[in-house]
Amino acid sequence: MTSRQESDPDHDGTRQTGGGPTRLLLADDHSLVRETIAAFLAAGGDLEIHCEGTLDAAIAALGPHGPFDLILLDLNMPGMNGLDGMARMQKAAGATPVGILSANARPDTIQSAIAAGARGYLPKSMPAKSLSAAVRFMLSGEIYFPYNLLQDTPGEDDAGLRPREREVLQGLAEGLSNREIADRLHLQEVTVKLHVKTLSRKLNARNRTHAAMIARDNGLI
Amino acid sequence: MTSRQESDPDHDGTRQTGGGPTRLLLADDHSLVRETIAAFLAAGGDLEIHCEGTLDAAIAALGPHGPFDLILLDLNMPGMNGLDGMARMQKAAGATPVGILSANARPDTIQSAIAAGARGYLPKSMPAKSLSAAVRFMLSGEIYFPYNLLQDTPGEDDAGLRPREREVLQGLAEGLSNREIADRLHLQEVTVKLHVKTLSRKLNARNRTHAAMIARDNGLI
DNA sequence: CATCACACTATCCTTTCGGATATTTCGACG
DNA sequence: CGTCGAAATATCCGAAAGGATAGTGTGATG
Repeated sequence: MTSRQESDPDHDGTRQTGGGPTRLLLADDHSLVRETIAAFLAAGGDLEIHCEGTLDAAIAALGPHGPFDLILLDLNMPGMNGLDGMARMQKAAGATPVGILSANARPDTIQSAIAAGARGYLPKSMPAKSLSAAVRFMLSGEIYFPYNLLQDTPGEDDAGLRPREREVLQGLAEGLSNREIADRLHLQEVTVKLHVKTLSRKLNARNRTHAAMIARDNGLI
Repeated sequence: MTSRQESDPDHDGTRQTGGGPTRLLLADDHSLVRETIAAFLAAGGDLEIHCEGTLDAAIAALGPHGPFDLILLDLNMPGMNGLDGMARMQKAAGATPVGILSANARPDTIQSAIAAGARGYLPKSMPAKSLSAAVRFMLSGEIYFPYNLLQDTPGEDDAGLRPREREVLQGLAEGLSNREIADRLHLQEVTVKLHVKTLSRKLNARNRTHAAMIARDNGLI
């Protein structure tokens, strides 16, 4: 399930923070989720976890509560605009590795996150036991991501959309007009309209707004 | 918070299942979430928790793994169509109380759930400690819901939307046309257009699709 | 080489959206 | 009682969206 690339020849082990316990910063907007996850991770006894509910709060916590050995960010959280938020955190956190926690498990999302320098990608669909393992894996300097989800996932949630339709759908979900999507993809507006129509059919959507919502609900974007 | 009467003064008025431990059925589509929550609740030692990842699986688990003293359902889960899913579970579970677990904490959603016979409503924004208390509260026969969230919630995630605008937004998010929204709310189409315009302004949305996505991202629907 | 699937383009036409502006009703407030 | 704001309604207009139908280019497949 796991896979790695390598990283940090630095030192095999975990921390950059002196000799204290290994420290985690966990940010998720649902306190029930972040606190139970924190409790679960802390149950091992070797981790100390600081929680925040927004990206800004997490960044602000770097100073007073830092330094940390690993930072985990929820991808759908106030302040995060997708991976932009991670970039902000990385800039603020310096060398401290940043991992992504997300309900979304689409292959290209995972790949984008890793490509953008994430230390790992933890889908919320993973078993809790794997979480412990993954966190320790990341702390050891490795990059963690769910290999099985990365491969293809051609079946279920694909909805039979072709690549171009996905790109158009992405624009739809951002609230762009056909004209704007066309410009972005270097297409004619009519072509975009065609894609919107076919893609809406495939998703059983009654119009572009519905299509965007369905895509959102199914993690297609 | 209201109360409800139930027989068996057995212990603290908790269980209907013979003499064993108190048993919970927890259904949430994110295994990381459900397992950590289960671990958190089970840490007290007095609860036995069975987890499932979909509504259908949860209903199917009633026979083989039941009976249960309390059932908790995630509101955003495959199989649940809002409160319809809860109704299905209630029919299948008979007298066993059913509570709702949800990322959404809108007052009217909470009220609808309670009105539909939920034993409680647990927003994922609640502290983990409150969760334990709330679960035990519900097990004792009381109906739990977050009183502070029920009152008004005039502040943060409100975005200054008026009730009517919220209703229109709801329709937007379902992909309805202005015409259809108007029919549903017994308004003229022009009025709906007005609301769409003002609501889009308040959300900084560039059009209806964008507004729907923003609303979705901010849990306004 | 014929065929097919896919992506793209083109026209034409109708419906819906989006925006501006003005008027009316109604309840709340001082 | 007058004032105010929310809510609803009424026209008007241009800009998008939605739908249908037809045609082009290209790469894969048999």
